[in-house]
Amino acid sequence: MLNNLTAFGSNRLLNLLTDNCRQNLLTHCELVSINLGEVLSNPGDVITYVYFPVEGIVSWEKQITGSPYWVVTLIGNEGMLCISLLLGINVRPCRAVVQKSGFAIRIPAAIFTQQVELKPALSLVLNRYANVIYNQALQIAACNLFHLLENRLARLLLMFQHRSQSDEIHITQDQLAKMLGVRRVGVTKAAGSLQRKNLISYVRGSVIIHDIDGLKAASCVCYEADNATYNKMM
Amino acid sequence: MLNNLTAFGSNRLLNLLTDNCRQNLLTHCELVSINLGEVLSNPGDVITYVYFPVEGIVSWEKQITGSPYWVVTLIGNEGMLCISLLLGINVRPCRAVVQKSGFAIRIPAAIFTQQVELKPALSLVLNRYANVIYNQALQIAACNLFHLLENRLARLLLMFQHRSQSDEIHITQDQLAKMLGVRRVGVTKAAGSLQRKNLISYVRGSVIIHDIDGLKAASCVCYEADNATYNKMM
DNA sequence: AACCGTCTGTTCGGTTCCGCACATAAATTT
DNA sequence: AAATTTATGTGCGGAACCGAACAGACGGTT
Repeated sequence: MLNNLTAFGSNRLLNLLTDNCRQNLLTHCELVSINLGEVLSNPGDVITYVYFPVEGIVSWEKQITGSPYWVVTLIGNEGMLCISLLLGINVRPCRAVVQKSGFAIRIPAAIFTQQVELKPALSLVLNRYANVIYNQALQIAACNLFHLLENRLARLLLMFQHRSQSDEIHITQDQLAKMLGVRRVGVTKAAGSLQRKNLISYVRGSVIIHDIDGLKAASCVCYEADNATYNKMM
Repeated sequence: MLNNLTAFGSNRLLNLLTDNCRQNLLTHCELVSINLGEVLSNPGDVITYVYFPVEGIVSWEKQITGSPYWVVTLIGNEGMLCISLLLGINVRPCRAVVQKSGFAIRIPAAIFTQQVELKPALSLVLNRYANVIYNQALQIAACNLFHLLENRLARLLLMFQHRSQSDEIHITQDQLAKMLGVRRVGVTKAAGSLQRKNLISYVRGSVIIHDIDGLKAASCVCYEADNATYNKMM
């Protein structure tokens, strides 16, 4: 049971609900802390909880046989995890890993499913978000096909910035490389190039964004495209 | 109104419905021919009809600004078009182009939406298919990131073969290149390599598959992965 | 202060794929 | 039969990225 949720910020999807609908849902929720490196789900797991991040960032990671995990999208307080429950699918296709510590509202899967069936207003909002998620998958697919690493790195950094509202990102180049599905050396080069353009700087284990607009210009169209889809749909 | 539909084969999604449910749906449907090159939808269009291919193949194509269209997936009688209506989204995100002539069952969008709300059995089946479509998007995204062109070409050819049940594919290398998002020359080389391995042969405007198992071995894991997801979900 | 593990920088050769250009070959039109 | 269009084959230089290896730099530990 959640009362003074505003003390922790809030989730933008839940904010789109009417006060009534949200309050009703929150009576079944609990606020949990999510900690860097924590794995919230593994592919194949049965979904027990649905998570709405309030603070912090979770990566949504796909693996295909023979290749390592890579990041499909980052999920912060603009989104949720386990959207497939809307379709009645209770098995997770991806791994979800906490990339920035924070808090999330979570609700047992069974109650979530029940609430979605009972409240058309809820499913209306979440259906739209499901569509956003599908379009993000199409976008990253095209991005992987057409765009250069430096642009994709810029995009990923902007996604972090946007979801954390912080210009400092605590992450190593090796982690960024794994997220992008490339070698660490590739990230070193791309990051060096962005630094030489005075868009970012970095020290051991963290990246600082200096020029957001410049970084947007250096990133591929995908960052803005994802945002545009989200704003249009939600 | 469709009676003797079996004369034209059938759609595997609709076949999963109970006889009652299917018959009820079919009273609102009509059978239309779909012809090579015909564009069934453009991105941004409002959905007027939902299509269930019975014979023939439709490509589902995404474009991002600054890059050409490329093929996310092929849809034959195992699938349907405009699945986003399930989520209440009546705008198409992609272009749909007929790649092999045939027939499709179509139903007006409004009636489809109505039927989905009325019949839980219908939405159950289609929700699962929606999940298949999402997983296909994740798979092609990873495929674009990790797999070599020759393997991806083999995969695409197998997708054609599987959906048409024919070992001869009427298509040019230029069209294949556009589908894969690469140069025509790249396809020429990859196809030449597959031919030298006696897996396929080709003449002006068509490819003939000689060794399906060999082609599966030469393709990336994505072909089998997509099939496995479909079979598991449906 | 010395050590060790982690993070970043750099180099090397090799492969894939790119853009561009041009040659050949098959089908279609005139 | 000749001309035109369309489809396929080949060559060239270059960019992006790969795998592997190693060097240096920074932090925390003992």
